[in-house]
Amino acid sequence: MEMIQRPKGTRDLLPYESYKWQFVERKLAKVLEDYGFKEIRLPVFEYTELFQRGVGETTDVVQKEMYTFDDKGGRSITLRPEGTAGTVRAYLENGMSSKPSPSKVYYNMGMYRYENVQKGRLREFHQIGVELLGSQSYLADVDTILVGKSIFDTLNIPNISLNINSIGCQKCRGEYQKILKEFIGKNLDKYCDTCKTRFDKNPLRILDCKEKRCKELNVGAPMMIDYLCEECKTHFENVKSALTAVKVDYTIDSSIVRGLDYYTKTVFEFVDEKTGLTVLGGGRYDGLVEEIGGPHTPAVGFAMGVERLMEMFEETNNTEVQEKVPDLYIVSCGNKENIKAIEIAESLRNQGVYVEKDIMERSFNAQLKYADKINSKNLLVIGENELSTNKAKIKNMATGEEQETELLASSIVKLIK
RNA sequence: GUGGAUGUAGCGUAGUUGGUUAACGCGUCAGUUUGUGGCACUGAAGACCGUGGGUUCGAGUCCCAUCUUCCACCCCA
Repeated sequence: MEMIQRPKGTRDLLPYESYKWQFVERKLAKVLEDYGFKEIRLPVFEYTELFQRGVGETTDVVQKEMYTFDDKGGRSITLRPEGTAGTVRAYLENGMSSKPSPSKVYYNMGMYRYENVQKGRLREFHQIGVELLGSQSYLADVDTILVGKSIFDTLNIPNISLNINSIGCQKCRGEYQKILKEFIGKNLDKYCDTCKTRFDKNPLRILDCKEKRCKELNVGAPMMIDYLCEECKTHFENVKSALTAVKVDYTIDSSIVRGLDYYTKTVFEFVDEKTGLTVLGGGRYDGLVEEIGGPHTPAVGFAMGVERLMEMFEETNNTEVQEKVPDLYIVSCGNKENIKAIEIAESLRNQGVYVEKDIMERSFNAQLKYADKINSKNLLVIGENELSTNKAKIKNMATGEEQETELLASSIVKLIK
């Protein structure tokens, strides 16, 4: 029989690594909850239209990266490629706007994108994200950025830089695009082919082109930042001065455009300086809720790639994280002894002790070796003698010390806790 | 989607210009060891050499296709 492999771009998270994820997830949940975000869990699939309208018809994500199929009822279904559209849909559908504003939620979910696979780039990947709905204030932007910063601080992940930009609102961006197109249009024939196609689709991206030619042509191009309307300009100034005031380093990177159409005003990225990969990206999206059919609701959020985060986390060699090892291994051979072992193990487990025992019917020696291999902290042998005297010894496997005990769960607990 | 590289037991590797039963280390299992682990020694299991074709008397070695993984472009988290 031929082996069936996992689909391209997926990965298995094995028992020998999942504990690290759990550690990070717990730490982050604590941070997010301290900032007042509560977890939301959403369906893996949504109607395709949600993403077409939410993420944007012209984006790469929607145009070529979605897992879309018709279900048996003929409805077009898409596996979520990101979390914001679904969050907004749930916010509207469940009347969350009638709760006190702002609404603050976070999620930790798998995302699906039909992309070419590379390191740090999977077809099923995980994002932890936050969404803050209902505030139009720059304070919400600042808070959101601070959440992102806290995440890296909490996990002691170094060499992360924060880049921010403002891409304006629907109004000023439209006017800026006209001006930009005028500038580029003069030399359009000299640009590379991809830039030529970007011209109509998303002219902002031309500024981000890596081709030498295009870079040279872009010198002196009008920048969005210089064409912000009064409101956007003030908003961005407020964000910047607040960040400076609370001593958060940032650089303004006018090339941050973001791949999803819904962003407005502030956009930001936390970049791993080593790999140059964006590990956390987000921004304000004041038009999205309306786009999905709700009332005008300003909002900010970000999403973070968990796989990318874990990669960096593991490089920090965090000694705090350790796989769980048994508190006690019970050795037993023979029927009566095995039954006694079950009784004691059950009783200890009910008291919160991690107990392992033989379920392979191995020899006495094989059990000892196994107890050692799984790094059990303590060892208890139940044999004929112990059964008849109802007394046993607990051995600390690290030190070799032995302590007498009654063969009772209540006395054993005291010795190994 | 485009271009380039990769693929041998669970993991890491060896495999000479194509030549019999594909080798080693780690790991796994068992034994030496019916009463106390780590060390050592002995043994065993585990590979249709990514998959499918082709060339050849003969292919892990050569050719083609395909898939996977990785790198670059693109884009992103």
